[in-house]
Amino acid sequence: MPASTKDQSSAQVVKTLGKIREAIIRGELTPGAHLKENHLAETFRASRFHVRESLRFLQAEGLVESIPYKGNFVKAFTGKDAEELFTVRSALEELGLRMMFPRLSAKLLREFRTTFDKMEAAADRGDVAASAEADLKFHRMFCLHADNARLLGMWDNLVPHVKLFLYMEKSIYTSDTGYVGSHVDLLRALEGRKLDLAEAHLRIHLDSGLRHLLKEKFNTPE
Amino acid sequence: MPASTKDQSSAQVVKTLGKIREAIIRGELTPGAHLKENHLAETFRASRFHVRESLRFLQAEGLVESIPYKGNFVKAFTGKDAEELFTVRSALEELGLRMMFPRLSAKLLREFRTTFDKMEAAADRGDVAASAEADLKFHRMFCLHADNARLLGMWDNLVPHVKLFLYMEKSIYTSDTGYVGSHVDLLRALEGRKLDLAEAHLRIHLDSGLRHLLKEKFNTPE
DNA sequence: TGGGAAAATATTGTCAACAAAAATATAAAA
DNA sequence: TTTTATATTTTTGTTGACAATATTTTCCCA
Repeated sequence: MPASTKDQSSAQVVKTLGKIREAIIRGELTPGAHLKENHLAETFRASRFHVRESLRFLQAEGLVESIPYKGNFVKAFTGKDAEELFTVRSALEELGLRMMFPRLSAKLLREFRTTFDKMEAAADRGDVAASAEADLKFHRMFCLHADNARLLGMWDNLVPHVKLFLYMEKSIYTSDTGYVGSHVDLLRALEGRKLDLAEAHLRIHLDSGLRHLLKEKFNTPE
Repeated sequence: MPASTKDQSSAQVVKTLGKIREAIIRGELTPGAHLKENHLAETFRASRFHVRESLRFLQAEGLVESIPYKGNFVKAFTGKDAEELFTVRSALEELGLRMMFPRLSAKLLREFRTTFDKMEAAADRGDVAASAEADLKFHRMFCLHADNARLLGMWDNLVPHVKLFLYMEKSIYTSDTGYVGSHVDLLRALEGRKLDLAEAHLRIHLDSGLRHLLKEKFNTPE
């Protein structure tokens, strides 16, 4: 189940699924951990039935790996995984940006600006969760206004994975990596209606985020 | 479950899931149809349990829509859906092409050529299934050799949807739409190691497929 | 003491019965 | 006849028991 269309399963499964997913993203369920159905059931106050159904969705989502008769395991991600994720994410957002561009209104530009302001303010006061939330809202807007439901759906499917990496390395918003600031270049290109420039800044921006992550968390040189 | 990683669930579910998916792609289970669990179970000689699990995966895959206490329904796709699908597919394959390009060996070029020959031969003798198979293999090679597992996985997830549209409008391989032939331009650009040209041909090629589909199946003008 | 078979335990897979909700059929009333 | 309320049937949701497989422990023997 795409994380975006949550109302497609019974309320109980939606609740349980959300709890387990969040625990994985927050790192409370550590990579490689064996997710025992009975244990999850009592931890999250759900029946084994609902836990199993949730695990199927997490498996489809790619957060959990399932081996028949062995169990479900929290997927462990590598630096290569982060690179791959950011590469396809960048491609999707660039597509979104190009498709959104013709209908980039003044109202929409204001929304980009206020969302960025929120992120910056949250970063300044060290609120990582709020920073990440505003950051993702900012980037989601490209796909949201591209008039392509499938693109938006695919982008939404990446969100849990992106969050997982963001939570792994929170300093991206606080340390002076230029990540937060590089939104400004992008923003100015949008306001100046310069598509190619905006696309270039978007690519550079996402790449800077990836570089920081690789350096701090995976000790990858270069 | 991604259609690519079939060995992640019990054998019984894999079998049942495959059968139901194929029935949807072939159009035997018509768009909008109410998929009753008991009925599916006896049709495909499986238990209701396995049917339900299969339906969860089909739901995650986007081939089935699920409404609590109402049931599971074969998703009905519109011309807009086809456009959206081909747009993101094109973006993914262009990314694959760019990433594959540096490691485009003579051996790989031969494989492209022989795969195209197979498709052409199948099209000439009117074998739609074999044409589609070779066609998809050809396009998959971009993502397969891009050294990006996530890209490949996402592309594979689109395959059932692409097939669904290809099966809806089989004349794409037989009628003289230039679809089959336009692989040649792409192939020549690859052999000439011209990345930008290859990318342009790929985009035009996929667009011609989409146009044919829209015209023949959805009666969309322009 | 170490290694390996065998028993015991833990964990996932499967089923069949039942509960809850929705859809359909029936019947009464306007 | 049409509408509405009620009963019946159908369909999905949920549970607990049991089966199949995997893991751990025990125990015997070289």
